[in-house]
Amino acid sequence: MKATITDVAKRAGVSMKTVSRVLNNEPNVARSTREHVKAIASELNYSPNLAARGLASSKSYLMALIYDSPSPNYIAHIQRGAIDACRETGYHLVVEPISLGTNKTAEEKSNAIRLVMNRLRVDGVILTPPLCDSDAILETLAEYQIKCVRVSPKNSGFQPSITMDNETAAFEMTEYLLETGHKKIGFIKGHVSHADTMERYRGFMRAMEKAGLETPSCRTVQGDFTFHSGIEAARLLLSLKEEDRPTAIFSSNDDMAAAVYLVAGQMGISVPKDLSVCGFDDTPLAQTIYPPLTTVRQPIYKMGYEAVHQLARKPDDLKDAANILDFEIKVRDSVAPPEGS
Amino acid sequence: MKATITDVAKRAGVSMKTVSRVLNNEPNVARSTREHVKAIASELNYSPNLAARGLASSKSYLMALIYDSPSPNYIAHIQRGAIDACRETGYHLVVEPISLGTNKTAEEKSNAIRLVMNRLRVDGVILTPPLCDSDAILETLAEYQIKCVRVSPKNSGFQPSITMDNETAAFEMTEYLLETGHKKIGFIKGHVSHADTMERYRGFMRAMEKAGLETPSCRTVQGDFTFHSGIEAARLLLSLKEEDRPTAIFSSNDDMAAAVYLVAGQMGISVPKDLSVCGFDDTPLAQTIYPPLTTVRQPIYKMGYEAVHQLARKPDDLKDAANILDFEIKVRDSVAPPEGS
DNA sequence: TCTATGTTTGACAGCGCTGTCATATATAGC
DNA sequence: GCTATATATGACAGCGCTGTCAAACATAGA
Repeated sequence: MKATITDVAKRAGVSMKTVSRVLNNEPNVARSTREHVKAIASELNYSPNLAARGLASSKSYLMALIYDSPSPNYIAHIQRGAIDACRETGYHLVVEPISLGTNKTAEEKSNAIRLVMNRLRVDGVILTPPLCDSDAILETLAEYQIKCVRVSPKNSGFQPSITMDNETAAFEMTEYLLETGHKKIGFIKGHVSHADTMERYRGFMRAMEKAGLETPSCRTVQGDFTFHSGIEAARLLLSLKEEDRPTAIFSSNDDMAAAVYLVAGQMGISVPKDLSVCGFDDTPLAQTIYPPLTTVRQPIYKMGYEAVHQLARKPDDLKDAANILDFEIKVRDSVAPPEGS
Repeated sequence: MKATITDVAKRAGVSMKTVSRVLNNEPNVARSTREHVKAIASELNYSPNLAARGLASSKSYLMALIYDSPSPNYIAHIQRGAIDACRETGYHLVVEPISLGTNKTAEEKSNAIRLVMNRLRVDGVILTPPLCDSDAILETLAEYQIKCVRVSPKNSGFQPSITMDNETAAFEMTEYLLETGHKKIGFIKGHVSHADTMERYRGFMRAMEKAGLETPSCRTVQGDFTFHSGIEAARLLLSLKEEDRPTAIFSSNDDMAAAVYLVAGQMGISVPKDLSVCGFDDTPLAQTIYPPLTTVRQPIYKMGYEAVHQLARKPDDLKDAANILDFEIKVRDSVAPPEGS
C-alpha cells in the first residue's frame, strides 16, 4: 500500500535501481536477484507509484481513447477491449470524448486535441471514426509525438490502424443469402461519412453481380446506422410493389436490422418466414431480439484490444501496416428460404 | 507544449512558487501578479505536467469510474457526465470495469479493488450499482482513504451518494396512466438485485392502491432490465386471458419497453391504439423506436456529473447526505386512452 | 596470466511540481 | 511613529522513481 521502492530495496538488500530493473523487466539482473526482489515486492504488496514513474521516465502509463460520440455501443466495446489490453500491459485508460459538430475547421479540431494532450501526456491514443480520418487531428498528435492507432479508418496508410475486411464480410453474407435461395435482396446502407459503409455496400454488390442478379436502385436505401433510419429504410423497402419487394434485407448494422423487425411486425410480416433479415456487427442486440439475428460478427472488442497492444509495443516493433482482423458470419434464425422455394 | 513552470516563472519575473499559486488559485497573490502570470502562461501555452504535480502533491488528478458491466448504455451516460465534470474541475477520468461474477466473496471483491488502487492512486471513485452496495468494496476504498460517491445505492447512509426518487417517479407515471383512463396496468419489474427495482415497483403499487384498483399478481411480472427478459415478460402479459390482459404496460426500463413493442407487433397489437406502453430511463432508444416512448427521464448523465463534482469538492464540503436529483416524465406518443373510453 | 568483453550492481542526479517555512512588504491600531 | 497583523513572495527540499554512468565482478580467449 504505502511501500516505496526504497522499502523493497532495503528489505531485499539491494539498490533501488536493481529493484527498478526487476520491476521493469530489464535485462542484466541475476536470476536469483530477480526472484528474490520479486518475492520481497509481493510480500510488501508493493506497486509502483505511477506519477513518480511517469515523472522520471516521461511516460504516463496512460492510453487515451478519443472519440466523437458515435454509437455508444460501439465505443463501449472498443473501450472494453482497450481496458483489458491495458490491464495486460500495465497501462490505464483515460477516456476523452471530443465533441466536434459535423463541420469544424481543422484548427478547431486540432485545438480540441491540444486541450486534452496539453494536460495529460498519454503514451498512446486510440482514434475511432470519424476522428481517425481527420488530418488535422493526426497532424496535431504527430506534433506532440504521440503514437496513435486508428480504428477502421478510411484510408489505411501512413499510420498504424486496425480494421476488418468489411467488403469480404458483406460479400460472404450476401452469398449466404443467395445460397439460401434469395434473389431479391434489399440493402440498407450505413452512414455516408463512415468508411465501412461503402465497403459493405461494395461487398454486397459484388456478390450480386457475381450471381448475375440485378439490383434495382429502389432496393438499396440509405440509412445512417441509427435505429430510426432503419425504420424509414424498412418502410421504404417493404412497401415496394410486389415484384420489387425484397424477400431478404441485408442491413449494414444490427440496429437498423432491429428496426426492420419492428416495421415487419407492424406490417404483419413474419421474420424469417416472410422476410429474411441479416445485420452487421453482432452487438448484444442481435441475440436479444427475436428471432436471433444472423449477422456478421465484427471484432469490435478485439479492435480496442489490439489497438492498445500495438501502442504498448516498442516503437521499433510498431508497424505502420494495417492490421486486419477476422470476422465471422454468425448464422442464427433470421434467415430462411424465401416462400415457394 | 514543452513549457515548464520554470519557463513561465522566468518570463514573468516571479518565482516558481508564485506561478504555482496562480495556477492553483491559491489566495495571497496580488491581483496584478496573478493576471500577469496568467497572461504569460497562456502566451507560452503552458499547462502543468500532471505527473509532476501529482508526485509533489500526492494527488493524481484522476477520478475512477468503477463498474461491473451492467447495461453499457447506463454506464455510457454516467461516464459522459463524469467526463464533462472532470473537464470542468481539471480532473481526468479513468475507467475501470471490474468483473465480479454474481457471488464473489468479500475478499475477492476487495482484491479486485486493491488491484486497481494499488497502481493508480486516484483522488476519487464513482461506484455504480451493484458495486456501490458491496460493503467489502466500500471498506477497501476507505482503507485506502479514497473518497467515493455512490450512484443509486440501496442504502443511502454513511457515504455520499447520488440518487433519484424512483418511487415518486413511478408513482407519477402510474398516475398519468390512470388519468389517461387505464385501469388494467401491467408492470414489468427490473433486476432483483438492483435497488431501483423495488422502489419503482412500490411507486407503481402506491398509485394503484391510491386509485383503489386491484392488481392481480399475474399482471406484475419479473424482468431483469434486459431486452430479452422484456420479451418473455411481454409474452406473458399479452397472452393473459381477456379480463386480465392489461391495456397498458409500465416497464421498469426502456429496453424492456422496446421488447414490449416487438412482441405487440408480432401479435398484431398496435401501440398505442390497442396497448399503451411506458418505460423508465429515457435512453436514446426511447426516441428511436416507434412510436416514441413515454418514459421517465432519469438524470443518468447528471448523476455522473454530480458525482465528480462532489468528489472534486474540498473534503470539508463533502456532505454525506444523499443527493437527490430531479426526474421528469417525458410524455411522448406511446400512451393513449384504452379502447372504448 | 593478462587483457578483452560481457554481466551485474549501485551512486547519484534530477524529472516538474508543491509544501513548508522564512522573509519582505503593506495595512491597521494605538 | 511603532508594534501587531495580514498580505505577498521566494528559497529550498523532496515527492518516488528512472536514466546515466561508473564500478565491480565473471568469463573467455590469447
